[in-house]
Amino acid sequence: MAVDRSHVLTAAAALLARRPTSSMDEIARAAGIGRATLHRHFAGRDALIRALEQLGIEQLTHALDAARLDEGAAPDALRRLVAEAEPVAGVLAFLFTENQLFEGEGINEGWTRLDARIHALFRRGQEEGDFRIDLGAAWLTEAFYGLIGAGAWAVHDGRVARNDLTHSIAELLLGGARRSMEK
Amino acid sequence: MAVDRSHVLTAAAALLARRPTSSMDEIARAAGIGRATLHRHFAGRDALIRALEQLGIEQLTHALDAARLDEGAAPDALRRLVAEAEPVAGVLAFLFTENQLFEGEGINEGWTRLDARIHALFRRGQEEGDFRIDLGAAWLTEAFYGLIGAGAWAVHDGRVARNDLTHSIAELLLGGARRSMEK
DNA sequence: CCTGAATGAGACAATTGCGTCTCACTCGAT
DNA sequence: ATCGAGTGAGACGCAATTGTCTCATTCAGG
Repeated sequence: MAVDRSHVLTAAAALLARRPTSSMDEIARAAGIGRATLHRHFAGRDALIRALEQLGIEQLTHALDAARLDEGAAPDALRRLVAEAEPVAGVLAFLFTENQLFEGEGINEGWTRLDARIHALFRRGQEEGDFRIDLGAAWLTEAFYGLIGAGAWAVHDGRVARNDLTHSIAELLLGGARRSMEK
Repeated sequence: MAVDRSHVLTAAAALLARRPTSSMDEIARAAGIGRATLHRHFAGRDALIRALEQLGIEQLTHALDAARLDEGAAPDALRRLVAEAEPVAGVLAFLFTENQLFEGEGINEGWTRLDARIHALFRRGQEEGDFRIDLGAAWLTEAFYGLIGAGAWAVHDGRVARNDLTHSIAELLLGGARRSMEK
């Protein structure tokens, strides 16, 4: 009977990512609940978006923890990160594309912290000689988000198999499209 | 005096990409014109989105033509494509993320054609041994769009220098983050 | 079998945005 | 200087959405 808050938010993210102008009613239907119930759990559209942001921060934080970014070689850590972040891709894709959140009040501090951790991973990889230095760590961080998002949509639209997603994202991010000669 | 249609659409794309719920008034202001004038040129919000889609198709088509995807090695062709597509990144980023366009009526045929051409480029690269085959051409196509979009936003938000954008996108797409041993 | 919390459906007013119109103004061309 | 097309500002009614409320129903636990 009790509504699964996380499930509602996930459904909302999936819908809003592809149709940001969806009404509260459409969001409720997508989550399989009534509009009244949706309003009981989230005061309004704004509150829903905030909750979505909060969920994304929590889940990505958890993914970062689970990936143990400081351990082992940077490329392996990145692979773990992609694997851990993939289930959260839907929510992340929405949050990455919709910056409407950040108006007036500055960017949520939580994001700054998460960005910094991912940024640090790429920087470590560069310092240890595993990652190239002609691509800035900031750009690699952005590219990470972009590929996570693109992957989530590609799976959602049936253009990429879910099973391949983690490998596709991680390998493209690490090795690119070009066929490598060595190894 | 005459309103620059292309300029209005570009401004609209830039705004809508980051704030899809923007009102017609906000869009008009962002383009530096009045709401009445906006309505004179585009019958309504739908017409505006359609025009945006049409502009994106035209510009990307032009970019694909200019990049001469069939000539030379696939990696070089991809580099040319990124260079040609980069100025259109803002519009593409919006269209890539907002699939609200395609409801009821199928996906615009123009996109199918463009997708096919990019897809063919990656396939050619794979067949000629320049691109790895463990990543599907469909995924590489999606990744191309995703990185173009991520790049556009990163530049817009000041996280990446515009001058580096083409290089950053093309090199990441081609070679990934990992430092290559050979070469 | 009760009881109560939670839900879905619907009604309701208030708000918001949309599309159209009018009117005064600006600017370029004649 | 005059004319006319194009524009911005604002008003207006209309449709859609929002947020709140009520009420009947459902379901879990005692």
